[in-house]
Amino acid sequence: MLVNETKPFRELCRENGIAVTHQRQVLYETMKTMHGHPSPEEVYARVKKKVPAISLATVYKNIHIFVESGVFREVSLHHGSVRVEMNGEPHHHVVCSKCRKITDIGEKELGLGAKRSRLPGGFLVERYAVDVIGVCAKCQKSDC
Amino acid sequence: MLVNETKPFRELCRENGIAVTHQRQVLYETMKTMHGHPSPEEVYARVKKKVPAISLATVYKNIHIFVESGVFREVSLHHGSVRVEMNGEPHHHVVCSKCRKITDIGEKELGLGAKRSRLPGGFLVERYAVDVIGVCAKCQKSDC
DNA sequence: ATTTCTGCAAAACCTTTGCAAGCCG
DNA sequence: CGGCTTGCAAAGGTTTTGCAGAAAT
Repeated sequence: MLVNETKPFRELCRENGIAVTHQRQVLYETMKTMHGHPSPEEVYARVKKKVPAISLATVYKNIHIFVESGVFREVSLHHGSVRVEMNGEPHHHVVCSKCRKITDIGEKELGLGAKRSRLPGGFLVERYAVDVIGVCAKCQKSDC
Repeated sequence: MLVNETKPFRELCRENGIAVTHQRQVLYETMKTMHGHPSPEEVYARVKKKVPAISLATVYKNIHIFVESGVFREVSLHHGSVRVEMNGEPHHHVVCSKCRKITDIGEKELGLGAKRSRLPGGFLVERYAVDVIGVCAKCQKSDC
C-alpha cells in the first residue's frame, strides 16, 4: 500500500485552512467509522484507543472545527441551558444557525404533510418538533 | 376581592399530586406571564423579584415537576451533551420522550410537505430538523 | 404526625480557556 | 522561523444532590 490514503483528509484540511495533525486525522477517521449520535466523551473514548495521550480538550476543539467547516453536524443546536416553551399555541421553531435565536412559527406556515401516530417499530408519536435551521435576517447582515 | 383566584393552580396541584407551596405558585404564575423560550436562570431572575429568598435549586426542581406534569414543555429535548450526527444521508430523528434515545428516520418516511428556502422576515432556510417526539416501543413496556 | 418541599452548600457534569511546549507549513 | 495545535490544569457554566429545617396535608 503505497497509495496515499490520507489524501481526502489533507484536501479537506487545505480547503478549510487547518493544519493536518496526527490527532486531527485520527479523530476524523474515527468519527467517520462511528454511527448514531455520539457525545464528545464517546468520541474521546474511541480515539483514545488509537492515540492514548489525546486530551478531551483537543476532541472538543476539533469537533467544533469540524462542525464549523461543515464536515460534521450537530444533531440539534444546543442553547447552553434548558429552554421552556411559553407559547401554548401549536407551533414549531425557526432557529438561527449563527446566533441560535429561537423564534416561533405557526403550524400552518410550515405546511407539514400527513402525520402518523405510530411509526414502524411501535414508536408512539406524541408530537412533531420541527426546527427550521438557517440564518436570520439580522445575521445575514452582520457577523453576530 | 374575596374570590379565590388561585383555584386553578390548586386544582392543577391536586391533579398532579404535588403540594401547593408559595414558591411553587409564584413560580407558576410568573412563568405564565413570560414569553419566548426562557432558561431556568431567566425564570429565576424573574421570580426572585417576588420571592427574593427563593433558590435556584427550587426553580430547577419545580421546572422539572412542571415539565413532567405536562404543565410546561421543553423547547427541545436535551441530551446532556452535544451530539454529532454520523448519518450522512438526508434524514430526521425520532426521539423518545422517556429515555431520550435518538433514532434516525428517512426523509420519505416522514413525508414532509413543501419546503421554502425563505421565510417571511428574510430568514434563510438551510435545513429542516424534524424531531418526532413520543415513546419508543421499549419504554412503552418498561419504566426505563 | 407524615410527607413533601425549601434553601443552602457541595458536588457533578459538560465545556471552555490560558498557557507553555511541540508540531506544521 | 511563525503560526497553529496540543495537553494539562484550572475555570466557567449548568444542573443535580444531600440534608436539616420549614411548610403543607
